[in-house]
Amino acid sequence: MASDKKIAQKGSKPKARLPRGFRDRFGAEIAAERRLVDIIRGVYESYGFEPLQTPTFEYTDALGKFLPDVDRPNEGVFSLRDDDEQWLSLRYDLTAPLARYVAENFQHLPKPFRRYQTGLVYRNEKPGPGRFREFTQFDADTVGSNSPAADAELLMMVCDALEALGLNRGEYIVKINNRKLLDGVLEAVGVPSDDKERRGIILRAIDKMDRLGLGGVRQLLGPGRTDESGDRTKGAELTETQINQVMLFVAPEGYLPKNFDPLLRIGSAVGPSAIGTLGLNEVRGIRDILQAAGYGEDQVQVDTSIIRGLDYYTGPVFEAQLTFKVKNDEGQEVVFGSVAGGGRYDDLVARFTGQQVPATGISIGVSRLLTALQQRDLHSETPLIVVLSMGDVGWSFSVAKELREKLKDPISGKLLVRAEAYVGGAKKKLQDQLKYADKRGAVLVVFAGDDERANGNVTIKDLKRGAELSKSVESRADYLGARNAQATVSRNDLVAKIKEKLGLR
RNA sequence: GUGAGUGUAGUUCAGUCGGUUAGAACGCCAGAUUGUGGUUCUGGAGGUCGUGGGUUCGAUUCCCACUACUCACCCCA
Repeated sequence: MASDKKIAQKGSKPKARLPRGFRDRFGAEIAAERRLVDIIRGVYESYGFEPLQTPTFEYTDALGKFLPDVDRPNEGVFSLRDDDEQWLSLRYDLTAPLARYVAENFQHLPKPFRRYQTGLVYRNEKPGPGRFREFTQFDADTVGSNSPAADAELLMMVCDALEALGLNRGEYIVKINNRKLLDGVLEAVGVPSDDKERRGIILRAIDKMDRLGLGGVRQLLGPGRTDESGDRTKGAELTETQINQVMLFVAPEGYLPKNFDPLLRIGSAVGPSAIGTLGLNEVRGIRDILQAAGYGEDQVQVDTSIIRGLDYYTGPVFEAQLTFKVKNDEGQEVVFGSVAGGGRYDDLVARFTGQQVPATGISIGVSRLLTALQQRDLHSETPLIVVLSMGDVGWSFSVAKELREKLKDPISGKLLVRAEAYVGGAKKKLQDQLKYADKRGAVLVVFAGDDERANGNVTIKDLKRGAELSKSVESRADYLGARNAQATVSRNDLVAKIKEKLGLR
């Protein structure tokens, strides 16, 4: 058929395209993420956490039990069949592989076992703006301790890491809550804790507080909610009195007088419930340790509206939020929200061993955090210098080599600049070389031409300053005459002059 | 998964009440400038109007399906 032929011809050349929900990363973005990861790693290692790497694939059944929706067990993960017919899946987080690792190596590991891990994880979900099917997480977990000390330590580490990244006090806040408190409230309200379905609905409803507001949450707790597209979300069918009690517990900001100790308020909402009291004690335990260790309310706060959707959390839950405004792609200011989350999951390892092992962890969303930090210029790229050649290319390489060798931090030995010689031989007009340097984002350019070489000189041009100066230039004549952002210096003074220009010691 | 909206140049968007060669801005390339990016001026390249089908003498325009994206909702380990 003619149409088939057309399709076949069309299909003979594959279209260069990216699978949806995935992205390419390049250059400065990679450098920035690497730097961020290095800083977090430094903090975590300083606490004595050990690195762990696990493969990106796991047997599906090792992950599968965590799938919350039993009706769609393979939804959300990328899976494939191995040649021995067994199902493999790409990891969707770093917690499930940890549970598998601990279960497999249980007797060899020190307890508590404290490890950190960073890497790519995969989710086979509908991608959206800022949501991808492949992204980086940075986790720290402690397995084998039920002490609030383990939870408190993770929170301290996250605070330290955020501050090591350059955030000031007040620019972030780590919030803590406890699932047992909510269980206590539900018990006090008269919803039995084994009513898993209703409990789930209530959890998810409270989690939507920031988006739907008080009214929306109340609807979801009661009869349910119909959105503007006519889609109906089932509610928890609580009575008005029950809803009021739950809302009192959740108590969004502004509901109660400021400076009212949240623990007192929570205590009254939980009432005499045993599980609620347990939760209260856990929260208090974590808070006391943090305070004694010098972490204050300006860093970690109790907030009962923090829920986190995951079903597997059994007690404390954590969430780190940024408090400053961040601009989105359209330049509008938005509150960025959560950059890290976690909690205690005491039942995870038991799936493999049958033996209950307490565990707690926190995960930093590296990509999200990076997006936010980039706007604050917390990532300064290592300056790039391009050496241009007019004549002997070999000489320009010797200049670039000298820059690489001599512009190093005297203590750490880290490179202070990146220096490259121009290698685009076919187009060697100076104009092209400068355009290239400009496009590369070079800070400085060094002219290593025959004229300079003959006189034992070299010319340094400041591209950034040149661009500034050109803004005030009106006529073409002025523009052509403007050569004031550059200077010819003796080759012997090259390194010293560049240090001076870049403000290096 | 549900509902709505949008797909026109590399990008952001005009436009066609169905009619010959589909436009702008920015970006890109070249020249003015044989040792100067960034300013300015001149010129140029670049589009199966998302894909497939239908209606029609004729479809980028109207209709249907598909697909991608955006928004809201469900879900999000």
